[in-house]
Amino acid sequence: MRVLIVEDEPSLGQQLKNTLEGAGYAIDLATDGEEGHFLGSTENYDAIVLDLGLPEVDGLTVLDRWRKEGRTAPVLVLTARDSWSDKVAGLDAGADDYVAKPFQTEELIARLRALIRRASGNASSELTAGDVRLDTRSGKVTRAGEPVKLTAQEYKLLSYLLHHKGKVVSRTELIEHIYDQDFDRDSNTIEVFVTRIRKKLGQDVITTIRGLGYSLEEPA
Amino acid sequence: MRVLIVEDEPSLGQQLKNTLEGAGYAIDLATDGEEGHFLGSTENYDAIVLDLGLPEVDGLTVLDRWRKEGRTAPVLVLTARDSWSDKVAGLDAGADDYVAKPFQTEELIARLRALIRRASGNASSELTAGDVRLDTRSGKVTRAGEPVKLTAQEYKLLSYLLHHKGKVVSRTELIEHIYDQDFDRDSNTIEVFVTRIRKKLGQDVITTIRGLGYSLEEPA
DNA sequence: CCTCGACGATCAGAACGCGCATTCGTGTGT
DNA sequence: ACACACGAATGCGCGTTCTGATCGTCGAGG
Repeated sequence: MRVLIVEDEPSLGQQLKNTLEGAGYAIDLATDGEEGHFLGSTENYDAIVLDLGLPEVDGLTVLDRWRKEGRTAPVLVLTARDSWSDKVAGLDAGADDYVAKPFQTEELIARLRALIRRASGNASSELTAGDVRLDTRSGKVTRAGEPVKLTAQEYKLLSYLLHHKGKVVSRTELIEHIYDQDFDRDSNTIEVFVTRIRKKLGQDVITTIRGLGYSLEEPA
Repeated sequence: MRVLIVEDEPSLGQQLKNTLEGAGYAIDLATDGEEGHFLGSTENYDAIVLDLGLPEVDGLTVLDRWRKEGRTAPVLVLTARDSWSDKVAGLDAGADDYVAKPFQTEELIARLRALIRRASGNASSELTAGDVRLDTRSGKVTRAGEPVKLTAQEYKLLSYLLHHKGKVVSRTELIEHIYDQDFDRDSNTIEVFVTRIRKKLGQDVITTIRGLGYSLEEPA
């Protein structure tokens, strides 16, 4: 899952980036509204964390521009505590959630999870397909009840596919959402990880649609 | 927009009902977990407001049951202030948002709006013609409900025709849109793929207009 | 109405390129 | 120093796509 953070205060921004990367997200960090707006408009994020109190271009303005451009990525807004008129304004401008500063990082992570989950149309924190089960909260994967150890990348890949169960997901889409901005697109890492996941979870888990990408189906 | 409120305290429940009805929503009010669960399972709501602190059947339990039953309606949870571990538990149990009690009704309304907007934004773009159905988001094609496996080129061709349903599309137009840049125009690949699509989806799907091209019509 | 010409449909074999497996090198954490 | 995870490169197998030939069909004009 790829997340954009727009936060002007360097130390907080960096800390957020580290925390969320630890939670398994691919993070891009923008340090002002201009850069944030640009990245949010040009790249494809699964969620955006936006500080409203930005210098130069205000956070609300950035959000408004995105929505006018038709960008639908879920946005979580950071506000100063107790200014709930801001919160309402933010929600009406198209934010999907907010967290008041200062905040518990755990709460932020939980809200991000919920946001991404909802955006992909899932209601539960458990993602399943056949006898494969992935719990986004604990980060554990089981097959037919048996725990399976996945590496970080394998987990991210499987998670993204489960979040888009039934859809055909192209290789480029996978690369864009699993890695952050700069990454060599001409390599076959995705194929390699698909192979490794199949080895661990079974051949039939991931279906290949030749020329289009991969798909994770609920077996009949 | 139809909203269910599950709130055991009568005065608060009634007040919420009035406020939200004033905001233009159609409100059903349940006064305990049992009734709430029943209504949420049998009726179709655009959103649900759920108090976690219910007598008899706990709010989290109700939520959990709904999710297990596959109910995906967005749920906004009411919690006691400052017990954010509850909030996290609620979010992970499948809640889409929460509001801490006591709350400003305006904030509740704003959050409901955001929730409903987001939920309805997940509309999938489907292209259909007769009993043929193509979902551009999932990249899947069905005929009379039966999934049909198409190859990359077949899919592109069908997709283009569906996007221009009712219009006559020339061979050169198809070639220009399906292949990038220069492609040998003296080949009959288009015809080949039209044949293959017809084999998979039925003869009558694509109509030939002699001397002009092909057309995909909505059958009368 | 029949004939002929032109266009479209179909088929099978060939060429192509995608996706897979495997191995190897590098980096990172223990 | 060692183990492990990750990513890069390679060759192979097979499904997909393309080509060219042949067959079928439609329509206009005699």
